[in-house]
Amino acid sequence: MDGYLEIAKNTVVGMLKAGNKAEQYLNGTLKPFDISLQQFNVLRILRGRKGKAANLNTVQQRMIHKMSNTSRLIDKLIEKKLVEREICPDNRRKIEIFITNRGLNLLNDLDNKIQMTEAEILKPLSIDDQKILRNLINKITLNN
Amino acid sequence: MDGYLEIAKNTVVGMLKAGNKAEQYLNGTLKPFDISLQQFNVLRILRGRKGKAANLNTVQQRMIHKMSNTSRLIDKLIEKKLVEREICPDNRRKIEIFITNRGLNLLNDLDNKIQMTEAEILKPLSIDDQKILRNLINKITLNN
DNA sequence: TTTATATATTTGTGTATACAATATTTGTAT
DNA sequence: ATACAAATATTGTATACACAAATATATAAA
Repeated sequence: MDGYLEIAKNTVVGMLKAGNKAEQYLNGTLKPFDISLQQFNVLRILRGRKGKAANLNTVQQRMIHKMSNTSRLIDKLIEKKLVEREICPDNRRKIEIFITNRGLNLLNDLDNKIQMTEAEILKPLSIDDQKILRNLINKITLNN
Repeated sequence: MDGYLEIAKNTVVGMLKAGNKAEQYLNGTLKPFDISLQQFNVLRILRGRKGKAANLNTVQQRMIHKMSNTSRLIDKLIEKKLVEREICPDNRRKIEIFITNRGLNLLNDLDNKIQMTEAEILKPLSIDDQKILRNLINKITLNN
């Protein structure tokens, strides 16, 4: 295998490892709070809508992991009373999902801890390197 | 949230998305061949040892996804006759794992397709950008 | 109005995964 | 030798996931 292909291979393997490391770290931080990274991300998506409802479709599109069974993930969040689900009155096929105060409080408690974890993950990089990395990665994930 | 933390957050989210995208693409390429990305990586690890056996411990350390049940993953590969397992004679706690000719042939068939998939994933980046990305990512995953 | 098609969500099912518990073998100290 | 601890791999179990099929509602066509 020549140089060009070798670079591509190493880059992709590195992407997988880096993503996995980030996932491990974040899940470790979230575990004591009994939610998964995916659940956490859904909560953050909902918080980002500032009270406005999100239907399942929208949530699914913004999720990091494109998963098929978002319904059941929402079920888990409802069990924990972190979100609420209502049938959309305009279009009864759709559902609307809201984050509860309890959900907002949980995110509030987690914010600092997650920031520290993110800093820990990126510790080997200077702030300038982080910017470069972010920009390169953004190019790759543009249409996702 | 101020600039510094925002950069870190976006970078980490980007890492997750990029890793996930790579995983999706690679799994898509592997699916017609009925093996998962993890199984494929184990096969590549074994090929890299050029006939020498690897014990399960070694494989586990080199795996991209640090998973606990490598035993069962190996079981799957054995079912498909892509690897073989023997008890290590020196230390009967250990097992030794070999890739079979069938496994080598499968990798051979896959090499081009995987290279094309890697190129597809990295398409938005110039070769120089790929090098930069690889170097930055390597810093992050150094001790993994 | 009935039929067909499209959209949105949920559910069934097999597989994968994490984590802990359990062997089994080896090494070490008494 | 015996007992205890460490290393290595396997298994039990609950949860998470992917993919496809099913359900329910809405829209369009005949």
